[in-house]
Amino acid sequence: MKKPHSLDEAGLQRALAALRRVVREKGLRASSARERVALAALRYGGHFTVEDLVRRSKDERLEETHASTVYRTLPLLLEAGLLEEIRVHRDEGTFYERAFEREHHDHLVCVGCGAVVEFHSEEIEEVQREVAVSFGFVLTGHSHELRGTCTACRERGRESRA
Amino acid sequence: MKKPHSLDEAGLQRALAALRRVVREKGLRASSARERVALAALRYGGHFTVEDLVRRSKDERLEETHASTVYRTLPLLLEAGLLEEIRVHRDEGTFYERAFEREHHDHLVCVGCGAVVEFHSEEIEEVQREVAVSFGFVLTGHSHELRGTCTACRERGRESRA
DNA sequence: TTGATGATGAATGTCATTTTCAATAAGGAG
DNA sequence: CTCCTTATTGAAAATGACATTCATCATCAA
Ligand SMILES: [Mn+2]
Ligand SMILES: [Mn+2]
Ligand SMILES: [Zn+2]
Ligand SMILES: [Zn+2]
Repeated sequence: MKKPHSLDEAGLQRALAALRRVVREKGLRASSARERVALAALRYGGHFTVEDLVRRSKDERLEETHASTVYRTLPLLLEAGLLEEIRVHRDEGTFYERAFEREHHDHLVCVGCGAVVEFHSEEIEEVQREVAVSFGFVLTGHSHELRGTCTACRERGRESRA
Repeated sequence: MKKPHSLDEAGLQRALAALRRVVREKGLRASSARERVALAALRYGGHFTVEDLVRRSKDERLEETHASTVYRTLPLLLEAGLLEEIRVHRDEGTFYERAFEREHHDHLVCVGCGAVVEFHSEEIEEVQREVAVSFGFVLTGHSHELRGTCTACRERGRESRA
């Protein structure tokens, strides 16, 4: 199906370079904790929460990384284009996923079982740009989430999560 | 431009009827607090927060309505189709707006000044349905938010909110 | 009219995220 | 390399939106 083919070592290095660039141009300093979080995030396959990331940033090398540090690092990872924030469902909090060297996509979520499907429509992307232009805007991003019921849930009569 | 032409008295009554229907089929009872909140929400022009709604539900008639009651009422108003939930910006919490007897639309937000433009694209709506079908889903809803910089902010060099 | 049960106000709890602050580390100047 | 300024971090406390609890009040069917 869809394999988010993880980044190879060279890719990880390019990602770290992008992060360092952002860090530098903000007058910040290099730090191992930050790169530990970045690596854990980049190696994470699929969607993850802050809590997931805190956990993985720990057991990577016995080095602990506190939640507050992860929270402080996330905005930088977003700005450096390593990650993207997604809201998979009206409840369940904020999720993240790798965006670095990965094609853009949006999400279709089943309100019955929570299954998440990734999709991409160049047609939609194009219309989005047209809409923005028609209002004098220059697009910098968007979030688009479709909700519905999957085949299995419809057969099971599951219209929303228990 | 775009006037969300408020509901007339008859419209308000139809909305209350829709709410009462939902309330009844859930085995709940009629209550004045609930309708006070519903009316305040329906009469609210534009986008509003829970806090805004609590405030308006109060000074409507000297009758106070506590925040917890408003929070308890909101899900019913959503289910009855009187309101719709929107996430206007990556930060700023949850907003609501009237959906009853109002055409569907999505939002384009300026990341510089926070201006919000409403748009509607039948083409996008159609592609959304096609995407859902292609994955065996039946759509029940979606949220779509475009982010960008408006003309004024670009001229001013404002790329993101202070 | 009344009993069963839903609704409300007020207080309290919850949970994600932010802020604070003292201790530590980075890195440029000398 | 050493010093000094300033960013960074862990740890704890603070926030803030929203949920839950519980005693009291209101609704409505019998
Ligand atoms: Mn994804
Ligand atoms: Mn709107
Ligand atoms: Zn499903
Ligand atoms: Zn603007």
